[in-house]
Amino acid sequence: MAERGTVDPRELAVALRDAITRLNRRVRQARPVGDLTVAQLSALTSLELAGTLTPGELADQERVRPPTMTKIIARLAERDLVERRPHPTDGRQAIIAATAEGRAVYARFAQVRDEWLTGRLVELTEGERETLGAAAAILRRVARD
Amino acid sequence: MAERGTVDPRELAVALRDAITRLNRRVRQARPVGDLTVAQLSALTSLELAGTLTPGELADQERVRPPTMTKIIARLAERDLVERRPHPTDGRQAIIAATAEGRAVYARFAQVRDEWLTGRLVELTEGERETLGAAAAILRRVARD
DNA sequence: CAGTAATCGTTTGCCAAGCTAACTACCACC
DNA sequence: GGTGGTAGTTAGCTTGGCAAACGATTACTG
Repeated sequence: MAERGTVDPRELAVALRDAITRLNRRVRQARPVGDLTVAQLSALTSLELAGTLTPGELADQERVRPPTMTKIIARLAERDLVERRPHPTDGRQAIIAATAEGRAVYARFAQVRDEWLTGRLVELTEGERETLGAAAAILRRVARD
Repeated sequence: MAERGTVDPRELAVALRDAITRLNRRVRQARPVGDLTVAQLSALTSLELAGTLTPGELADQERVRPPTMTKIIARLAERDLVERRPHPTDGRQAIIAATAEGRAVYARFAQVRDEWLTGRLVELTEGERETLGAAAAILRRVARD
């Protein structure tokens, strides 16, 4: 628990990075076998939310460098979960969109995806979940450049 | 959104995984050039805290499979940041300990390590930091199998 | 309007982190 | 003293991540 009144940002950074590193490994580890990786599903999620995005926009949203996103898109495209369309006005850019199959796969795995984590969260108290919910919002802001 | 007074564990899982994935990428991205990776520094930290550990204990603490820890140790050992000693009673096990240089490197980078994150955290309000502090403790427990 | 500068995306090449499966070496136990 | 379990490594593979360099295209500017 935090002490009353002050939380040293430096100590907090250590504690947070530590917790996040470990939890991230767990989540990654608990992914359904033979299926989409966390990075791939995350990109697909961004596409679901946005409809279509350019590779650059996707890279930004996923907090990843362009070459990395090129790879992730390539892997999704290999399985026809995503398709590449020409940009209407700018020949440099491309438009990435989920295919029908991509959306179907997304819907199917969106339920299962965070199964493990959900299971752990159920065991917490309501107050703890509220704390985590608030923290998630703050962390999202912190991560957003 | 969740109703007042209740946080849906499923939605929370999504929000948390999302925030953690992005933040993790940011932290990884912000590491000091040419130096230890997050995983290596994390292992070194575990050693600092515990004194000495066997590879298996290290793997447990880092939430990683044994072969993965073998690699991380190998990389640290290559740079003489860590040394391998025979276990006094059990010939199968080994004792891993930070070398003097390893401890020096650790001390040097422990300060710099979470610089970026610390910088972001100071910009938050005290209340937000308290929330994150509490969340870190909860997350640590959640990750701990 | 021609030439230069900026932008977008990919390619190339590299390395770290992760896993499973299989193997070796050792301990423990009956 | 063999048999089964445990610790760690090796081998082999995949993904994710980066920077640097490059081609194509757009935008600016004189």
